[in-house]
Amino acid sequence: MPATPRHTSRARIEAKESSILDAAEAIFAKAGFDGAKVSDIARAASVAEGTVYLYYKNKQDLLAGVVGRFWTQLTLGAEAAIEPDATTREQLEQLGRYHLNSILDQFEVVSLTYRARPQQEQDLDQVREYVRVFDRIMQRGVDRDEFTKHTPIGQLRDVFFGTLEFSARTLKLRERPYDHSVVTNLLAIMVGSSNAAADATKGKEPSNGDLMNTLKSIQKQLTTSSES
Amino acid sequence: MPATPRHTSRARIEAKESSILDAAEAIFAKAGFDGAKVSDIARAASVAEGTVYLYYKNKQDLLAGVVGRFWTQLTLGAEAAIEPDATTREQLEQLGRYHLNSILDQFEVVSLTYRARPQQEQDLDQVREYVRVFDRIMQRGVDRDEFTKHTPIGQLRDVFFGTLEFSARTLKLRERPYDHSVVTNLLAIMVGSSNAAADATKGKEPSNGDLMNTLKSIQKQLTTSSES
DNA sequence: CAGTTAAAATGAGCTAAACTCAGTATACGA
DNA sequence: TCGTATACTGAGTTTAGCTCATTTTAACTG
Repeated sequence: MPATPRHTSRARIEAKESSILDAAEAIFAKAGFDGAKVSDIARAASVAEGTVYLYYKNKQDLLAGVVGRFWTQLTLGAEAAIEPDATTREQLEQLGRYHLNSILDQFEVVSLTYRARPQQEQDLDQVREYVRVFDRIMQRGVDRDEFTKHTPIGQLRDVFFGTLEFSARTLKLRERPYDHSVVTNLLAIMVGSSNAAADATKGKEPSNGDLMNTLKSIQKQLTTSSES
Repeated sequence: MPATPRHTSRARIEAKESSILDAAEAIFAKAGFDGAKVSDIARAASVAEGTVYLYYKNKQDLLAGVVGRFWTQLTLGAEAAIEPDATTREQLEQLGRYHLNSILDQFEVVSLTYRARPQQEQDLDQVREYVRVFDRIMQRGVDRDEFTKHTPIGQLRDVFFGTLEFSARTLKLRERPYDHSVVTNLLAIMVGSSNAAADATKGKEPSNGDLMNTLKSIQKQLTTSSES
């Protein structure tokens, strides 16, 4: 390989790749994966059909490109939507609002995500990256003693995204717009009894764990601060 | 139409239809929707390819048949798994266990459900029928005054099934078996704070609000002051 | 500024799989 | 046993994903 490769001006290539993705996203969103013809996508991107296959090895791979880009953008948007100095609860509410709004707004692309992991395959890397936004918020909450160390973050992540995705589907089915009460209720449930969940994990009785843990946590803080 | 139509002995037809569904389910589960060839399904069912199209107008319709039958069976199983005299919480736990177990056990067929509603289409009737099992349990709980009349059953339904489906995916991804703590934690969260959700819906502060909020605000002050 | 050449792009053609339909087999009533 | 409506068949059609021999483009060079 020569130090200065002959062709390939970076910006040029990326512009074309991006225009193919734009066309693919539009056609996939309108017609669905099966309904979309690669020839239509090529025409919409003003390239020949064969050119599409220079950038993506097949139609599935093209879909993965579209969906991957979507989730990458979503991660950036989510990070921008969260105030670093807000409380954990506020941050969760910000993420919840942003997430529900986004997936309602781009419901078709989100639906395509399922088509992008054909059979039993691993999740898309970009989706895994996205959910880490939630994990970081929760981990910070635990570090600040807003939640106990036994908080099952992984399970709460499934509660959070599972609920929001199913709620979005319900709203779409009923042709309803964004409903903030979905996020509010979800947080009332999650934050109000995250410690109940932690207690259940530890095999304790669930009731009033929240209150007790808060008291113990305050007691701990008083002890440690008076020691110093 | 004659009172006694010429052919079609009922049992005969249904047996053949059922054997085509069996073959289709096996092949779809193994190879996925795209990977499955109608010719393979026909061979597995010991019929000609054209015969499949006498029973189902296309491959999509065949998939809908497989998936519809699955959810119908699931509804029957769920109703059998629930003890009529148990408390609401116990019934929810029974449904939760049954649901998580079933969708883990037949994960491939569940995944096919997404392929059965191609684009933005209404949910499958059989899926709607299934989720009503949950609605009935909750409604009974409200009628018995175990929950307030303001309990947002529809939203809790999305919490319940959304969480269980995402949890199942996580378990599959990590190649873990059924984990009862998922159901336990979910119930701790839902039942422990269903009233919190109802309160939030009514615009109130979450229950236990005054004391808890006071404590948390003290805790926050302690945290920030000890940080400085 | 023309010539060189490797990379980029093209689109006619190949292939495979969903779907059709003219013809054949089957089972039941008479 | 015969007649016929219905069930079934599978070779052939169509369509869309994908390939690859050829053409076009754009940077580097003397």
